[in-house]
Amino acid sequence: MSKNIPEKVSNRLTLYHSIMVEYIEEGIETISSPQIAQRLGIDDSQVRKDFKLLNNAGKCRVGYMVKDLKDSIEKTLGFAHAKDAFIVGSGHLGLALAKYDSFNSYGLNILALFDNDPQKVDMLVNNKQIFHISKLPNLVERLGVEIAILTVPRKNAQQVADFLIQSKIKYIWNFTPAVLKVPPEVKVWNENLMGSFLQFACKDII
Amino acid sequence: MSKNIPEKVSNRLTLYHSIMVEYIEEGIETISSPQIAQRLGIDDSQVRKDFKLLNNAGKCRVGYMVKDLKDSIEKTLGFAHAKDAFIVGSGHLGLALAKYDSFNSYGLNILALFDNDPQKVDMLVNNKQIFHISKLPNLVERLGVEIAILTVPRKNAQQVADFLIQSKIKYIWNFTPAVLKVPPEVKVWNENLMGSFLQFACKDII
DNA sequence: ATCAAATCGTGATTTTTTTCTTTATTTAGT
DNA sequence: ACTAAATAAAGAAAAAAATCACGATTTGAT
Repeated sequence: MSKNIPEKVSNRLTLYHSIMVEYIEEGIETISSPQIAQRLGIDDSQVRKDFKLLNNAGKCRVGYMVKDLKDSIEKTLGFAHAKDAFIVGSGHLGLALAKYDSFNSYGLNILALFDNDPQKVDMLVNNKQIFHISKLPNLVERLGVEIAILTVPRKNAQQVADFLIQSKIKYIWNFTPAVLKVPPEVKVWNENLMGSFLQFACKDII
Repeated sequence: MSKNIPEKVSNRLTLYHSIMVEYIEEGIETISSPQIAQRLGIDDSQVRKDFKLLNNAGKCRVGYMVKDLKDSIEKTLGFAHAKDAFIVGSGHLGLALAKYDSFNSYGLNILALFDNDPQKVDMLVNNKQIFHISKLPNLVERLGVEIAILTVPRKNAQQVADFLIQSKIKYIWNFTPAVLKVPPEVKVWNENLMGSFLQFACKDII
């Protein structure tokens, strides 16, 4: 599977998926590319090109089967093989992500949270326990977790990242504004909130 | 200003900016394109191309002045003209964003939060007050706010968005997984967490 | 049965983005 | 001074992404 879907495409696929979920809730069975395109403000041939990647044929004058599209998107994006992850940093952002149930349906399984604040330790968030950060290396090993979602304050980001790397974490989804220094075998994904906002802001708001 | 910086570029510019902030904290005055490129795992000529957009000349064998780069990035991305915004939805994500001080230094000024839970109303978060959602139309008008950051639960997203649009909000930064239906004059920016994660996940984790 | 409109599918074109290559410049070492 | 290495600058080439354009098909209306 996962034959190198470009970033932009997988981004759009999740948006399409959201629309499919909504159509299913409303009991609508078919959807056309212009409908989707208009909703997202993109070109309709773009939508059809994306759908071709899914091997999902549409029908002229009718459109695509909503249910089939939803299934193909899930299959293509690998929602099936769930990946386990830890949230590191149990501030508001960490808690928000722990409660974000969409993760689960998109194949990301949050097993636990971590923090260095003794007051937070042992709390339950959305049925997930908060552990003291010192327990992390052991749990990484026992549970075979490779992904950490980093939501600590900026000033602790590098230090905590170093600790994660020592603990054999292989993928860091970085929600902090720090640009982490990591060895080449560790992959970082910067969730760059301001970058995407600024694009939005610069384009229209002068 | 803001002569149509492409999304990818403004994304990279904020990452560069983060690195500049770090270098300044460490008292380092110059930085070279290969240094930055290695840190971000991209091509060094890419970095130079981006810097050319900033009209910021480097010096061979030395690199660029960190301070100058930081200033040009801020100027180009318009950190100077701060934009006011409301956070709509005071759950964990809303609170996390309200506490995210980086917004301020990036030119986004959160004026207040809103919620429909009477228990939350009048609380202060990072010196910003939480108002009942019913107060929003009036405050939009009085303060001339055009941007709303939407952090309500998915099932309320469209309904709240409709209310925002009625209230003359012009830009919605959508953190919910719903794909909003809006009239053409209202701009939506979907902060699609799963889309970016899946890209990260699909690429390397099989 | 015929026609018009909607829609898919797809190849061509254009635009955008990234990478490659070469040349010129600067610094440090000999 | 000369040489070597690092680096910027800039143009060329390649790759990727988006848009356009048009033929084919299906449906519903007349």
